Amino acid sequence: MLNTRKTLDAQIGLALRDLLTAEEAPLAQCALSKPGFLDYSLALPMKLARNRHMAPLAIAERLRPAVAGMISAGRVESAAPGYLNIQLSEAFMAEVLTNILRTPSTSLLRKNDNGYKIQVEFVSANPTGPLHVGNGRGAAVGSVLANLLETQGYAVDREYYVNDYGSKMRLFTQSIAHYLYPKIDLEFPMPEDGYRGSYIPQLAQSVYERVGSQFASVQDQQRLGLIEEEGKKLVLESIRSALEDMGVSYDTWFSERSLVEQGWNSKVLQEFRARGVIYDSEGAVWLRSTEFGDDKDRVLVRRDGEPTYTLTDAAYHYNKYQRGYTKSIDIFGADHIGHIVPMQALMKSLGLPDDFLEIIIYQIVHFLRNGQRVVLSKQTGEMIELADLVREVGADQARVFFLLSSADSELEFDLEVAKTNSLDNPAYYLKYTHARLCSVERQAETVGLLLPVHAESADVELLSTSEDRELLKCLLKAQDEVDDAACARQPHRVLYLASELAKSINAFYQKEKVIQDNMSLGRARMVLALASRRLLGAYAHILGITLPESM
RNA sequence: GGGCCCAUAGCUCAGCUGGAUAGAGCAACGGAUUUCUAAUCCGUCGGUCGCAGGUUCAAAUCCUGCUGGGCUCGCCA
Repeated sequence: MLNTRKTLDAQIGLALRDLLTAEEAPLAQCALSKPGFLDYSLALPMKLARNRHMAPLAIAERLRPAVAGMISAGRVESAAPGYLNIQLSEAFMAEVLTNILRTPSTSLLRKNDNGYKIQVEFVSANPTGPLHVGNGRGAAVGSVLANLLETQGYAVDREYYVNDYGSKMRLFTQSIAHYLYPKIDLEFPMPEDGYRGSYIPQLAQSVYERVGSQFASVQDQQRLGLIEEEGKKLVLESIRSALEDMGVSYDTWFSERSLVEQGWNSKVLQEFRARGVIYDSEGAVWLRSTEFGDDKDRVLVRRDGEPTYTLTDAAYHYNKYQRGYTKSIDIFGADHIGHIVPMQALMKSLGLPDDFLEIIIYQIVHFLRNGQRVVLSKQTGEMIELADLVREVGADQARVFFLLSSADSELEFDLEVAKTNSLDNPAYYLKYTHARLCSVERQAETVGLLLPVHAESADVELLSTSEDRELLKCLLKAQDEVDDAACARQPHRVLYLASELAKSINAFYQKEKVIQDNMSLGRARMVLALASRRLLGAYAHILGITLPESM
């Protein structure tokens, strides 16, 4: 789809090339105007005023003819305190509309391949229990960001890092063993920091049913190995299915254990050694991470010879780099906020490009039920599982509600609102709007108004009311806005764009009849309606939600 | 105490790569309907953009300090 702003900037640059100096030229960038002004505006005159010792408005007047002469400009006016306002030509808008109508929703906002490979790693919760509702935000942010990056032409891989190695896994296995051993007339003590959720005894039962028959003939170590293997398998399956139910799927489930078994820890350790950034102290191997911005040096190999998570994490990201990704975007919950500095120090100490690792932290989610915050605590054992949440409110609603605020801000997720079939529910609003447009199309088909699939056959000039214009603006700016959202790594913006579009569609629908006696006006409005629905579908595609044709 | 995030309307939040009267949803009040889906739309009410400085022609937006809240500071992961 066309980048209106970029197209205009190029034309403006050309139009003003003899009127601006080399330093001034970069200042000539336009922006979408606010409602009530012409479509795009240029604040350039105000920026030039100082050096040119001229009043901004006088500069605007001087530049106006050149700007008005550019191919995509219709009317151009100067306005106080020093703007140049540009109304787009009918031809330009017709081109945008035609472009939309010729492209299916799934590729409408999508650029050509740019040759770069990006990995988005998200959720990656330990496979020691079912996903918690909080993980849902990571799932929504990660999957929508991945979709968003795809629009920019990146080859995006979605990866789940399975932390199936280390002490947490051991505790998990032992906790299951504690409940399972009595079934074979043995005992296993519950470890001090064992997992105490109610799913553990259930897992013990399932594991027993699956591999219990093998227990009699094996040693204790092997028995624990079987339990770990089987327990992990069951938990991962529940995680996978909870995510799947939310419309989230992965290209890769990457096992930490396999990383270690394939020797990546020693590989990365060698790399560290070659770079001279490690040293021995107190029987452990340390990384001189303070030299790379960390606030303390980090242990890589413990006194007992075991690798720390830090080492494995370094190995993991080193491995990602070796796999050919130009960038890894890791998405973590707020409890990992302290990992940013140490992890970036790791990347630096490995000599990876400064921009290789990007970390996105999403803040805490508060769930609301009947106006009261739901208290989620391990103490009460009242952990709400993601799967239950998705079952209760639906996948689309869950995805939308998790994107209701920027990842940087805390989020209030109102379960009652998410469930209602009313338009207070943003997910429902999008669906209703889409169904409504589909209904118009069905009606239009019966009166032969659906024929114009290309905007050339419609007179865009007739789309002149404020409702028409605001809706047109939504279409014009779409690609620019999506690009900005992708660049800023802010998937929630796509939801806001979709909601804004839906609002404009409904205002348009309410005020302006599409199907009417005036056939040329009807055709023009039909083109606008069709394009709007297409764009709404494109946003939904990025958001990973479905829009019904009727409700 | 250090690091990071947040503070904008009664509530929940957008807006933050500086630009025109600061936006949306909800709540409250009023209005539109012989409807292309009223499951809608429009209007009104409501804001010292946490506080104090600074930079700028221009600051919610950038810088500094402060206040309040959140997360976090393991040879756990």
